Amino acid sequence: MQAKDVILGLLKKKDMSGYDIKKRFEEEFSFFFDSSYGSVYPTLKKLESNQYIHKKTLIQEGKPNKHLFSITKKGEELFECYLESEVKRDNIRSDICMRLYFGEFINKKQMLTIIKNTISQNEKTVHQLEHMYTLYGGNMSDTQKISLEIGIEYHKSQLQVLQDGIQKL
Amino acid sequence: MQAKDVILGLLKKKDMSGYDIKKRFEEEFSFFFDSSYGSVYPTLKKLESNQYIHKKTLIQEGKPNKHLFSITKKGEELFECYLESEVKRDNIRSDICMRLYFGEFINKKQMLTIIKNTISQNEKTVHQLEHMYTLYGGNMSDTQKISLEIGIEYHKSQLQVLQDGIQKL
DNA sequence: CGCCTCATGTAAGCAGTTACATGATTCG
DNA sequence: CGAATCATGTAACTGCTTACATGAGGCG
Repeated sequence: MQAKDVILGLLKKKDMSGYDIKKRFEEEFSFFFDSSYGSVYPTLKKLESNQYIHKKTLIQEGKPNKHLFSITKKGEELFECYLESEVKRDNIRSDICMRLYFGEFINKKQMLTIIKNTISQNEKTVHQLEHMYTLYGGNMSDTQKISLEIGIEYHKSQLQVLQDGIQKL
Repeated sequence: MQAKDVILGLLKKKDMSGYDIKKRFEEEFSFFFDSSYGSVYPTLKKLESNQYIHKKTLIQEGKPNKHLFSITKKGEELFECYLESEVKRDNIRSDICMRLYFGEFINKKQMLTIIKNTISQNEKTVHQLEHMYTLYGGNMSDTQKISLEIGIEYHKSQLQVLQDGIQKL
């Protein structure tokens, strides 16, 4: 699962620009995927030069022009390959867990600050994701809802553990 | 937070070999970090050539020799820099969420198989982590326990969402 | 007047993966 | 007798990040 797979999937649903795609990553995908512009645009370029996607320019008034990409038959086949590949297990890199693991090397006051910051960050994220659920939940498929719920419950569970944990320190 | 930070932290606690470190990644760190041999050994080499760590060879009988690494003063300073850096938010790449998000492109039977496999994988992981908790919990610091709990609760929450979700499909 | 949003991209660099290569010992 | 564990490493590649570069329009 890498940028090209996600991009192909998105383009299979709807024509999009690089900017649109990146925005999508920050919203619905924020929990399970992220990528920078420096990844999105070169990936699009590469996919286009191999005829997996097709570019057309949309002239807009009052706004800069947009490069709208659409998936080709060849691109759909490539996406199909991804879908048939084995499901990889979640890949997580958690800096907060790292700080907790090496907690003995940080003084208690700093540790409390770190945890409290993480708690409030988590609260924000939970609210954001729940907001998305109420806004778009109606238009989402059952499985899409499940993926969003996984994100919500992940942050909620981390929040809970941190709140309980801070009491015992 | 990258391989070199984790390795320095581990060596600050105890002298270790590349093999030991990789094993540790597969156990206690499995939830929040992973890295292959192809990353561990080159990282050690680089750290050593810059005098952040020091190598000594341990001759073993019946087993291959070991390269035991210990952290230097310079290395401790570098680790200190990491500890003073701002805490980055969790970075997650979840292939299962991706499959769920693009569920409309997979047939229902396949989707059920994918979910069921993920459920049993999650169950295994939860058992493993809980086993670790009972085994090593006594020797772990409060914050180390919290990091392990975050891992356990993450997998438990994902398990729960998938089990609930599968009923509704 | 300055910041935010919209919009597209490049260049340099690096961190990390995959695959390969080797070899002794122990256990079932 | 084969598989697993212990143990170390390299080479080629690649995906991604960071930082840079540009510029128009809207909003307060």
